[in-house]
Amino acid sequence: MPDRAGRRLGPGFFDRPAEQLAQALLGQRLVRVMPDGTRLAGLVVETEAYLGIDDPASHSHRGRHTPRNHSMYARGGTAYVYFTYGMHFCMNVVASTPGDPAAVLLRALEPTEGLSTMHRHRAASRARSSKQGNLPLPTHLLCSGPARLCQALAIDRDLDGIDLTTDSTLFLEAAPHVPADLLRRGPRIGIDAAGEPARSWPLRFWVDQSPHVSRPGPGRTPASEPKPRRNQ
DNA sequence: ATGACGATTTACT
DNA sequence: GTAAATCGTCATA
Repeated sequence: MPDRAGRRLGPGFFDRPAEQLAQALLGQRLVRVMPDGTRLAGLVVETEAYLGIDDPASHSHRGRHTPRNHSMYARGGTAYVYFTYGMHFCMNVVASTPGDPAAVLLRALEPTEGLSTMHRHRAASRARSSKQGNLPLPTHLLCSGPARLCQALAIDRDLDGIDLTTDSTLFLEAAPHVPADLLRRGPRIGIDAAGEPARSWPLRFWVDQSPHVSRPGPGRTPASEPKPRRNQ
């Protein structure tokens, strides 16, 4: 048995509609290799599909094509990293074929490798905008959000447009499938301004009961703290 | 040149 | 639950 390095996901994996890719990415391993060789990795536990031209919530709605979202138009397997709220980065995996600006937002990871470095990265980021940046952070808050995981893995705009199928610093590896009965889907987060019906499209996907998702599933009670019930 | 706005996170009431 | 932080980007002029 060789080592921990898994099989890299190739171009064929990404060449499909964003809605399918978002589900297929659950359970796969995102790997970040730092300049000093440190390997950071986590399993994808939450994604969102952005459908492109016909999706009011997408940066490429109605064919919008600007310097910022240029990489959405590249081929499947390209990274689309953008800057928002004056302080955060978010990472997408481009789906489909060249010219079709569909993408999948990575919303949360279960960290598996390089946790101490991730803690350092998160603490450094928090220290800038918060006075409590040096307080210890529970593991389930390391990568449980699109901007948090970018902080933890040191993903910024320098990585925008890279080819995840060939790059040596940021890529995806195949990992064991998530059991089908743990797959969940529901409306996307933070896109209310897109209005109906897009606001309600069930294009968010996550692994049920994972403590690393950015938010618990709608209408579902977290296993860690069941709601009090009479007669039980 | 200007103004409005975030695919968020964090702290606080 | 609400609100602040913080600035690149884009549409408008």
